[in-house]
Amino acid sequence: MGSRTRRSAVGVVDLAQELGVSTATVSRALNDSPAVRPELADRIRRHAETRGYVANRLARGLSASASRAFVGFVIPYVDTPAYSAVAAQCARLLSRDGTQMILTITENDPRRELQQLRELVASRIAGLIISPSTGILAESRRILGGLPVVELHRACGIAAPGVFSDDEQVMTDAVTHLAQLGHTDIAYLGTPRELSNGATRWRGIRRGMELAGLDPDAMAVRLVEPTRENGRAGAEELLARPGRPSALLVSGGAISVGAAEAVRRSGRRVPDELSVVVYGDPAWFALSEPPLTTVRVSYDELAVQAARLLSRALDGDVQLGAHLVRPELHVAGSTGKAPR
Amino acid sequence: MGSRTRRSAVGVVDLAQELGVSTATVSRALNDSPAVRPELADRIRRHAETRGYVANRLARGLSASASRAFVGFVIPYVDTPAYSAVAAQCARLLSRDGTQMILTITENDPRRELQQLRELVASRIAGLIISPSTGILAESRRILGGLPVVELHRACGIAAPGVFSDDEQVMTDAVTHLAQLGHTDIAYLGTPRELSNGATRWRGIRRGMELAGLDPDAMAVRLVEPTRENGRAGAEELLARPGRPSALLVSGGAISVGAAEAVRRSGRRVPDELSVVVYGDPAWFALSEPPLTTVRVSYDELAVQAARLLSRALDGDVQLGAHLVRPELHVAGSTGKAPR
DNA sequence: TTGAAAGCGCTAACAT
DNA sequence: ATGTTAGCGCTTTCAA
Repeated sequence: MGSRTRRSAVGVVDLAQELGVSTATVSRALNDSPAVRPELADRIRRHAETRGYVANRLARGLSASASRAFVGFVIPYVDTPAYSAVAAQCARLLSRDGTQMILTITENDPRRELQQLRELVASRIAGLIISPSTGILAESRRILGGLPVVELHRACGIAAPGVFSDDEQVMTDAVTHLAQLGHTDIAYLGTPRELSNGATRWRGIRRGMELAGLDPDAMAVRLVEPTRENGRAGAEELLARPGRPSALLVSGGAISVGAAEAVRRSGRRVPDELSVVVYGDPAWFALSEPPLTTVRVSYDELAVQAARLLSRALDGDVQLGAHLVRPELHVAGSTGKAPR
Repeated sequence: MGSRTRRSAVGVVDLAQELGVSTATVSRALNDSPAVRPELADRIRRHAETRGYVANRLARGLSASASRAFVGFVIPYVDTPAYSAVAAQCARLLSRDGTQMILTITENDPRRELQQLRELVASRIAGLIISPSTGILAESRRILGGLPVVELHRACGIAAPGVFSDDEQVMTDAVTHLAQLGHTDIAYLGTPRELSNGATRWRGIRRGMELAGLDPDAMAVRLVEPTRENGRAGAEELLARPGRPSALLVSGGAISVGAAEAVRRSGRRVPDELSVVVYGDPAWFALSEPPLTTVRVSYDELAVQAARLLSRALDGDVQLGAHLVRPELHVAGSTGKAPR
């Protein structure tokens, strides 16, 4: 038999009775309403503290016109720190405002995503942070239009603030770096252009190629949904191409892990036979030998900014734009002179 | 650009009116109560579907004696997949039952943990999955005693089911492996014995040493809170010891990443000068060279079992014990013959 | 400045 | 089998 009796919890009624005031006054005091005499308010708050009072969030959320009890965090994948670690970090940050974070996973499935969004609305979330699925539905967009939203990593064309990695410039830098080492056959493995970040990265790549006097349209390119398995398969295919690229440039965290595995399996010597640039979480690549040339982005910073933007959006601030977190090209031993 | 009014959401009252039945009947039909004529129930459910009805979870939770609307997930750290990836995976699994997961981070701080637990109770969670903080407070234990709980990774002595990595045997295996390679000066870097997993691992290590005819008490040992930074510092210290151990055995995911970094910095050649066994997520170590001998545990499996146990605990099943997920010693190139 | 009372949307007794 | 109604614990008019 399950344990019952959550009845022991003290509520506003108890506090009101014990202090000989009304529940309304208690509620006001607890919510820092200026309408209550400071001295009284203090006494109420102290008493609440003593009795270990914690407001029932459901009741509060149900009753209040606007409650900050819950926010949602909607991400496509579970196995990528770019999502899960940022989510956890946001949960930590948001809890400081007494806000609880509901985490949901779409598996990048638009229908599941819609379902999750509906259920989040049903939980009266104050707002949410989302990495939209690749083929987000119109109805989902409509729902997102109705509440404070912050986009993360991916944009889906709604008028909402967002936090993104500023990948265009760094991708250009990466190509430039490779070109300066004499590489002309550069292969690119990245995310689809339908994803906003895929489009951004691709722009950066193209510009880099053009700046280096290389033809972007002649590149060996493979764009895949960002999973480790796709990274592995994609890299294998690129490396097996007739042209035998001398450099492999990868964008996307999970993709990079898969790609690095494929590179190792291929037996190509890095950087003598193949130069490699990966993307993502430094922790993943901390142990590789040679150390990998990496596009690094701070997940911490992404989380901090996402939490901050959401917080401001909840405050009703509608003047918020996109916040770009600047990634950095960390040059290490996996990129070297092009073999001749 | 729909500026949505939250008011427009359809509720049981609307449905009831539209169908000319009472709200009670609607509620019953929607909750699959057998007390409603099947034909009517069907009609109600179809109509609800048509109108895009989604029950307000707050109202439901507030009203119902027991609601499965929310569960909690309480973890100490954000930057360890052993926690954050498992959390995300659980969110995915639990959503199949229509349960939303509230994620909270304790930072391994017992007071914060208590605060989070209180707030989760205030959200009327149906139950929770927790990795208890190192010095969990008595009051927290009391709260945990009052609802369905599943422990993850760490146990804190409450009568609750749990999901753990079965580390004792695999640690013994790891020591045996090293001993067979001729290592006698084995250093161990792991989690504190106050943590249940720290104690388990340490038992495995000792047994391994004894089986190999080595003195466990003579080992160089360093036990630290599981963070990457601690892993780095701990490994540095162990490697600098007078004895100059010929093998380093590490337990704990984040610790292992730090330790591997320290090993590289130390310049010791692996495995010629130093054999290394790390612990954790294969993805982290996928890129290291030489490939690392690793104790691997499946986070997916941990998540699946945790979700399953919680689900059964919510069903009132109290006969649940601990579920052990078997890690596996994956021998690779970072362990070799002891230098003489 | 405080109190009384009306909900928030739903479920669960209690009636019928 | 269905309807009526009383809450769940809080916030928030509306009065005083």
